[in-house]
Amino acid sequence: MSNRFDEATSVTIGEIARRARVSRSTVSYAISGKRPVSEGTRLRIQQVIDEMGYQPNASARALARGETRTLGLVFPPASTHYTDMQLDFIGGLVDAAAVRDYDVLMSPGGAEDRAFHRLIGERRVDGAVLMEIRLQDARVDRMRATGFPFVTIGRTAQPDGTSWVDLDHGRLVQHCVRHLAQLGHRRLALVNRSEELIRAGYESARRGQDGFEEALAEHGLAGRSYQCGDDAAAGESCVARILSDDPGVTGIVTLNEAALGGLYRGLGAAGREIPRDMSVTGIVGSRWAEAVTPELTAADVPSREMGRMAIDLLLERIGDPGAPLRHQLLTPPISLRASTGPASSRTP
Amino acid sequence: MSNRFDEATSVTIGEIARRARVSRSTVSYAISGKRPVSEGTRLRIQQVIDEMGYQPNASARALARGETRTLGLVFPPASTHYTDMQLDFIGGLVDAAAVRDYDVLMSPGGAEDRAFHRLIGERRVDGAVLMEIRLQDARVDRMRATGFPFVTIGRTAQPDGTSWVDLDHGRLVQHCVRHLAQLGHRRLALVNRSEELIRAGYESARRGQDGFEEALAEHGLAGRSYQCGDDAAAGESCVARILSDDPGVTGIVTLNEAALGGLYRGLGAAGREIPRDMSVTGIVGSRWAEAVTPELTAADVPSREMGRMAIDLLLERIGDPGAPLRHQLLTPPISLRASTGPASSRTP
DNA sequence: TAGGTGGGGCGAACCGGTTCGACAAAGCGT
DNA sequence: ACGCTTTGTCGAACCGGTTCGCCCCACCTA
Repeated sequence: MSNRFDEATSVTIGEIARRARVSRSTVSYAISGKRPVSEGTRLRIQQVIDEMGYQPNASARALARGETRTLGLVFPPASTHYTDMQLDFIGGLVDAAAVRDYDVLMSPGGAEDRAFHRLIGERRVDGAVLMEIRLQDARVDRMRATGFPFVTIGRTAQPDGTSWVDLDHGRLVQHCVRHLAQLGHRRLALVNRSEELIRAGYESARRGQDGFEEALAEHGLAGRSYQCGDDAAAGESCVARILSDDPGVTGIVTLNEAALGGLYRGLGAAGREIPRDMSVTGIVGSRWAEAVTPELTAADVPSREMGRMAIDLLLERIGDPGAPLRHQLLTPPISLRASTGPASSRTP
Repeated sequence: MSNRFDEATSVTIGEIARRARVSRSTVSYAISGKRPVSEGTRLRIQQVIDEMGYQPNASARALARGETRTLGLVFPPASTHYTDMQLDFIGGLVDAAAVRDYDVLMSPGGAEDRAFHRLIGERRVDGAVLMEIRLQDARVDRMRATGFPFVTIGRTAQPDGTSWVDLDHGRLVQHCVRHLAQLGHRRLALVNRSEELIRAGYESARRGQDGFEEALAEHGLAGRSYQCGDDAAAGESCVARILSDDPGVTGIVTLNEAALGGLYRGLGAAGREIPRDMSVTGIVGSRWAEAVTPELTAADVPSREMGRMAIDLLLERIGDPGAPLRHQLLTPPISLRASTGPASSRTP
C-alpha cells in the first residue's frame, strides 16, 4: 500500500526515518555527520536511503539552511546576438560551478526586469555574476545597494567597489597597435562594436577605443575609429568606409568578432590582399581567429578561464562577505598568425 | 531598533503582517487574490509591501507550492566546444522562459553526474530540456523512468515516447544533395562531425549521414562520408583527405559548423575555387554561413525559434502531464547563396 | 557506589511561505 | 424578528528539511 510506482520522486526524510525506525533528526545527522550517530543505525539508515533512492528536497533544504547552492548569471536581453567568447565564458563558468556543486541560473535582463527581481529579491541564488558590464551600470548599483554577493565580468567606471575579472582591452589594443607600428604601419583603423553598444557605455568597447587613441598618440600614428554592427554585412561595409575615408590605411585592429568574416570579404572585394596590402589584428576568440584565411594575429580571449575565475571570486565573496575585494585584470599575449606583415611590402 | 539597513533583504511575510496589523494568511491572500480581501486592508498591506520592498522568498514558496518555477537545461559536459547554433538555441530558450516568468538552470553532465542528480532528484526544477541527444540516451531513459516532465532537442531511436523538437537532418541533407545533383554534380562528399560524437550515437550526425546515403542512392551519385573534428584545422585536413581519396569530387555537404572556415581554407590551398571548381553547402547557423566568402548556400538553423518551441512544449507537459506528447520536426528551407554552382563550369 | 562524562537519540521549534476550516459580522429575504 | 448566505479575517496545519536543548544510559573514576 505504500509501494507507489513514483515513490522515488516523493520520498521524504520522514519516510526514511519511519522505515529505519529512528527520528527525522537522526536521519539528518546521519547524512550530514554534524553529530555522531552510531555505526549500526547509520548503516541501517543508509540502507533505507539506498533502497528508496532518497534525495533531500532542494527547496526545503534551501529554506532551512538559508542558502540555495545556486549562482545567478545575469546578462542583458539577447537583442544583440551573443558572441562566441560569451558562449565559452558561460561554458567555463557553468562547468566550474558544477565542480563545486553549484548550479547556475540564467537571468536575462536589466536592473528593472522581472528576472532580475526574481533572482535577487526572491533569493533564488546565493550570489551572481554580471556580464556585459557598462561603465555606468544600473545593475551594479542595485546589487551594491542590496549587499548581495556578486562579481562582474568587466569593470565599471568606479571599479574599486566590486570584485571583478576583466580583459584589459585598453592595453590589448595598445599591444596590437604597437605590433602594427613595429611592422612599419602608419595609418590605422579600429573596428569597434556597434554604435548602440558604445553609446550605452559598453565597457570593453569604450576602453578599447581609449587604448587605441592613446597608442596612436604614443607612436605618432594616424588613425580613426569605426563603429560596426555585429554581423558580416556590417563588417563588409565598414571596410568600404575605412578605405573611402583614407585609402592609405594599411593596418586594422578589430574588437568585433562577429564582423570579422565580413571584414575579410570587404578587403578581398577591394582588392586588398592580407597581409600584403593590409595587416589585420585585434581581440577575437581563437575559434574565429583560426577560421579566417589567413588566420588572424590576435589576442586570444581566455573565455573559459575567465568563467572559472568569476566563480572562484564569487564563492569567495559568498563564503566571507567581509573579505577584501579582488580584481583580475587579464592581458593575454597576442598570438602571431598570418594576418599581419610589414607595411613596406608594397608602397603606393 | 527594527530599521536595519539590510532589512529589504530579510523582510518576511510575518513582518508585513505585523506592520499591517493583519495575519500572515491575509497578506498571502492579498497578494495572490485567491480569496477576497477588503479594499481597505488590501491597500494597507500593499503600502507596507511597497515601503519595505517585500518579495516572497522563492525557496519557501517553492516548498509550500510544490513548484519551483525553474526549468532545467541539461547538456553534456563541454569537452567539446559549444557551437554557435547551441548558443542561439540557449539564448532563445532562456528568453522564452523569462517571458513566462520561469528561470533556467544550466546543468552540465550525463545521467550519472551529480549535477543531473541535483536537478531531478532534489527537485530543483519543474521540468527539463535535454540537449545534444544521442540515439540511445541514458538521460532520456532515466527521465522517462522517473516520470519527470521533459522534452528533448533531437530524438532518440525510439522517439514516440517523448515530446521533442528536432531538425530533420536526414531530409535537410537530402535537400542539399538534390540541390547539388540538379546542378550536375556527380561525385560528392559529406563532412560530418567528429568521430567521437558519431560513435557516441549523436543523433543529428547519424541521421544526417543516413540521409546522405539515401540521397546518393536516389540520385545515382557517388559519394563518401568523412568524420571531422570541430575546428578549422580539422576542416582543412578533411579537405585534403577528400581530394586525395577522389580528386573528382565537385560537391561538399557539411554538417560541421566549426570546421567550415578550415574547409574553405583547405579548398583554397588545393587550388579549388568556390563555386567554380567546388560547390559547398550544408547545415550551418546563418552567422557562419554569412561569414565565409563566398557566402554559404545552407539550411539556416532556426536556433532561437527552437529554443522557444522547447519551452512551449515543456510548459505544456508540466501543466498537464497527461496531455498527448507533441513533436516538432523542422525542415527549414535552404538559403541559396554564392557557394554552389553548376558542375559543368569546368570539366576535368 | 555515587558522581561525572559523553555518546546516541528524540522531540520540538524553526525557516517562510500557502491553504484549509472556522467564525464573526454584515447583508438579504421573508 | 429570524435564519441564511456572503464576505473578510484569523489560527493552525503543512511543505521537508535543519538544528537546538534535553534526556537516557553506559562507562569511567574516586
